[in-house]
Amino acid sequence: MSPAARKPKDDGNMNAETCARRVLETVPMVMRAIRREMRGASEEQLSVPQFRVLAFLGHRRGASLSAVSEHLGVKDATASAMVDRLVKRGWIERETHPEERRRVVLSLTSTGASLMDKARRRARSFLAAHLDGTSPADLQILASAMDVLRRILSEETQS
Amino acid sequence: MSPAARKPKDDGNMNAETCARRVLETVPMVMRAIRREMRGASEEQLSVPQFRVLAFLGHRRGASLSAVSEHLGVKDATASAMVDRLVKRGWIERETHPEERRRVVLSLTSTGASLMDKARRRARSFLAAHLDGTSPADLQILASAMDVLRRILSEETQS
DNA sequence: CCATAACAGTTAGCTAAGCTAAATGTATAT
DNA sequence: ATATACATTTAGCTTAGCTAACTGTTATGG
Repeated sequence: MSPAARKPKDDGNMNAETCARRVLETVPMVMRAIRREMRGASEEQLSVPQFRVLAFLGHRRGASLSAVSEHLGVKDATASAMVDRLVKRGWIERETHPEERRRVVLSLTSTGASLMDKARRRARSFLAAHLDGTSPADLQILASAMDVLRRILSEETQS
Repeated sequence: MSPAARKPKDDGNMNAETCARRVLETVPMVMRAIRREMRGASEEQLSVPQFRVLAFLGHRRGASLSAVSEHLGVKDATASAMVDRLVKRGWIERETHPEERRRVVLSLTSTGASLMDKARRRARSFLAAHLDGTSPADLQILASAMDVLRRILSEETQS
């Protein structure tokens, strides 16, 4: 049912250029699909970056603003604005660090945490639903590809 | 050098949920990296959606606005605004269709075409550069994964 | 033949995400 | 004590996305 994944036309002579082109075609498509899903999700709608902020704070409680900006790969000012919107919505709590008063300590409110939980479930099950018809071999390929991409990009960060 | 790609910890028991989570983590990262590259590219900077519009018109000359919005997966109003900005920059020409006066006929200007060409080269070689150190096997995995993703999402469109 | 419906785009008004540059306030170091 | 570095915020801008409402054009049905 999914031989396309294992026999993509030019099997054997895959090169970086061709591969790059495909990534460039595909990633924006996937991104928009995820975004649509997030938005249309439930009453409380969440953008992809917002989702990422909440997810980050979910397992790094008390993180600083710069930690958020670094994790998201955006400028501090951008992260500050995003956090601000999330605070206004009551999903994030922003306090000043007790010892370092220039720092900020961010954490999820309970509302934020439960929203996050719902959103995570939705997002995953959205993709998972589509991936359900996918063969284990293709799932493995997908997961591996994600690893490759992350590795490549983290190398970039260092250089 | 790249065994991580073929042995992602939970080799063997990969499932749709886990895979979905990884996609959800990775795709936004890649998207931001591409965006950064596009922006910082040259004098004339291009956003990812702008790139996609120009690329689309590059091989579908005379396309209508709704063709663009459909291809991008956005609302007509959004596409209209995007095209407008590109027209103002002199990269797209917008004329009314000779027979169907409600339609619009879009095409690249020569400036737009050459810009597109430059941008495409940059974008590809940016990714290609990172992919250069990647083993052929991993390239194949990546390409296959992109195929899987596109297939999954096009199924969604039909439903 | 005219009224109405369907279609293609545009406009207006909003939110969010991203940037840069500059400002603020706090800590550190000379 | 002053200068410098650091963490965050503010201000001002562009782009992208949405919805809802509008304009103008073509097609249709009575």
